[in-house]
Amino acid sequence: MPELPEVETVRDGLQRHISGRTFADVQVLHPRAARRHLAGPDDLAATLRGGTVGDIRRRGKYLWLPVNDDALIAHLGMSGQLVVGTADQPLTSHVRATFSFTDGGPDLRFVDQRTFGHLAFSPGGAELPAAIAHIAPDPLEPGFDDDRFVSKLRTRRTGIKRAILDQSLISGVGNIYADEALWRAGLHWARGTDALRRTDVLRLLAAIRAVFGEAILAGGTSFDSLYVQVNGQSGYFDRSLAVYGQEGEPCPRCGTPIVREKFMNRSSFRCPRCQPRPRRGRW
DNA sequence: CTGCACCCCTGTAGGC
DNA sequence: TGCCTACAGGGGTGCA
Repeated sequence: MPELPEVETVRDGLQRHISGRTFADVQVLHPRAARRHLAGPDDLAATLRGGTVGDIRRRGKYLWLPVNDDALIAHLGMSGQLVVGTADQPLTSHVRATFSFTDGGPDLRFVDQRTFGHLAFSPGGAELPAAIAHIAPDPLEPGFDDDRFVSKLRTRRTGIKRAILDQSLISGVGNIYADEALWRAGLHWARGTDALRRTDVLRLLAAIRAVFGEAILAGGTSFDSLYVQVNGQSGYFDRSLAVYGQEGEPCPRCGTPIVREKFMNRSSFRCPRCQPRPRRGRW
C-alpha cells in the first residue's frame, strides 16, 4: 500500500473532487470492505446517504471524510484505491463500494484487490475518529512533537526500523519510506533505539520528512497498477528510490551495491557501506 | 512493553 | 502448459 505520500495524494484528489458534495446512493458491494463497521455493510451505506462531505483529513495512512459531525474512515490496506469515475465507465473487477452524489457528477469507487483495506463510520469522528485514536501523529502534522518523539523512541528497546514502522509511535511510515529514510540518515535498521543519539533521531526525522515531501510532489510511488491516484494516474517517485527495490544497483551516494535482507518477514534494502551493521543491534 | 506468529485476501513472478 | 512457492506497499490480535 499506500504509505503516507500515496495516501496524501489520494486525500488531495478527494478534496478536489469530493469535498462539499452530498452522497446520494451508496452501495457496499463486498462485506469485507465494511468488516470494521460492526453494524454491517448495509447500515454503513444507509448511514452515509444524504450526508455532505467536509474537508478531507488524514493521519498517517488513515483517511477520513467528515460527514457533518461524523466521519467515514477509509484505510487503503495493501491494495486499496479511491478513484473517481463517471457513469459510463464500467466498474472494474475489484470495486468494493460505490458512492454517487446528489449533483449527478462523477462518482467515487473504492477498489481493493486484496481486501485488506476497509471503510467504517465513526459517529462524532469529524475531528479525529475514535477508531484511530491509537495512531500517533504523523511527522507532517503541525501537532507532531519532535522532542516527545525522541524521548518516547529512546525508552523503547528495539531496532530503529521496527520502531518507525510502529504506527503508535510515529505514523505514515511503511516499508518503502522506512528504508529510504534510513538510507538518507545513514542508519542501519537494527540500530538500537535506546542507544541512538538525539542528533541521529533528529536527522532521521528530517530524512522522513524530506522523502515524504519529495514523494508527495511526485504523486507517490507506483510499482504497478495497484496504486493509483483518484484520477487513475500513477505517481513517479519510484524513479527516485535510492535503495528500495534496488538490490545490486549502486548506492547513489557511494556506488556500493545495495543489498536486500529479510526482516520482519519482508524485505529490507540498504547500502552496506553507508549503513553498516551495528556491533550490538536489535532485531 | 516487546517480539512473534498468524490472520485477513488476491494476483503475479519465477522455478521446475 | 501446468503446478508450486514466495512474495507484495498494512495492521490487528493473541500469546509468550
